Amino acid sequence: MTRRKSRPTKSDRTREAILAAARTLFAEKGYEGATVRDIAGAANIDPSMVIRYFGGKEALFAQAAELNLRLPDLKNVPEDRWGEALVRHFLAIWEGESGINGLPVALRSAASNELAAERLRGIFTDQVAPALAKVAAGGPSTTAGLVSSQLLGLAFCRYVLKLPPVVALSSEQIVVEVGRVIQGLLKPG
Amino acid sequence: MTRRKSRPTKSDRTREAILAAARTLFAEKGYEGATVRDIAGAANIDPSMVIRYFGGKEALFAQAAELNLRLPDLKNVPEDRWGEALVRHFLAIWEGESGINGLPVALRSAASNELAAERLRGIFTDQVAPALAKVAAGGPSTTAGLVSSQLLGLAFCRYVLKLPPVVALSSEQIVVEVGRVIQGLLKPG
DNA sequence: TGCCTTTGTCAACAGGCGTTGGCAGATGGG
DNA sequence: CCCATCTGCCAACGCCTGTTGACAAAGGCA
Repeated sequence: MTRRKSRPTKSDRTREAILAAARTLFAEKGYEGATVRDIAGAANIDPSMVIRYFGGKEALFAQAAELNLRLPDLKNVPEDRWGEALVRHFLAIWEGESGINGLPVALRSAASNELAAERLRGIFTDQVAPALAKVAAGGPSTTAGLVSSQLLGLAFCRYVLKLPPVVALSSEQIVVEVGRVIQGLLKPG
Repeated sequence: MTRRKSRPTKSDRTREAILAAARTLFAEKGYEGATVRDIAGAANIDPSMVIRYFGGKEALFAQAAELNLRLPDLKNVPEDRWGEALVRHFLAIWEGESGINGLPVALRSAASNELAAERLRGIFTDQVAPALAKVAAGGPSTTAGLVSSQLLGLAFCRYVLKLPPVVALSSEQIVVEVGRVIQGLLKPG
């Protein structure tokens, strides 16, 4: 049926172009706001190809919203820098310096699209909670929930809502201020 | 033109029914997800009436998303309870115990709808920032931004995303945990 | 050369959207 | 009672959506 070569075929390249355009537009305008025609246009392709390559808009979104946070193992980080390390990691993701681009996609649509919400909850359950369970005092999932609430709130205000004073903050300020808060949640007292 | 009576006319009652249905559905499914036909159905009315009463979907949404947070004057609150007071106030809003129902409407759509986002930014500028400016140390709007990020993150995870461990928290736990964080932002050290 | 798979375009579909205008009862003041 | 206004339903509009199937050039293998 399909050719099984190792070299990238033409098909692979347009497939990647569609996926890149989808990620950009989904992150910008959300699931319902980004139409198949928009995405196809941004990828210089016919809308029907989007369906042929991915099976449908939902499947395309699911693939565009896939992500591995690659959270650092906090056991390799000094105890008093856990908050700082987490904030730095998430900032790098949001500033696009990590190659992890599914998080903006998922967060933008999570409020109005159940598929995106489920994806975000899955990321919490499968990635955030386990990573924090190893180091958190108290109810581990409770702590993980509060930490996520803090980090998502920051991302929402800075990158989605674009609240001016939060946008104006420097990365270093955020690392210090929010890092301190998260440090307090992980190691109270 | 219009009758100027003090007693509620029939028109007033259906107008209120439409508005109530709109608030519920907008808060549940977001701006694009809640259709005029849905809202009309929930209000037992014809879709065309929604347009006649409010001029259009956008205007209806603008009205449904109106809100006055009625933030407490922190000068009447002991300094060491500012965080607690703020968290209690916001929790009451989100639990529907305050009669302020525009915040869920605005937050649900803010990520995918510019009108809702602008509304939320306006609430920050006109209501949150001024209320905190009177008491915050350091850059007042910076502090207000970080506090909002915390409160919106909590609301997002608990009421919009419905992250299980955050939903499971009791009101009292939230008041204690998040109250402490916000207290720390308002009065560092 | 001839052929079959791939890569892509085009036109069209069915369905849902917000919105409009016309018409039918109800209502209430003169 | 009569007429004007109000309240509401109905059918339809133009538009945009995701998706489909038919058909045309391109490209490698025999």
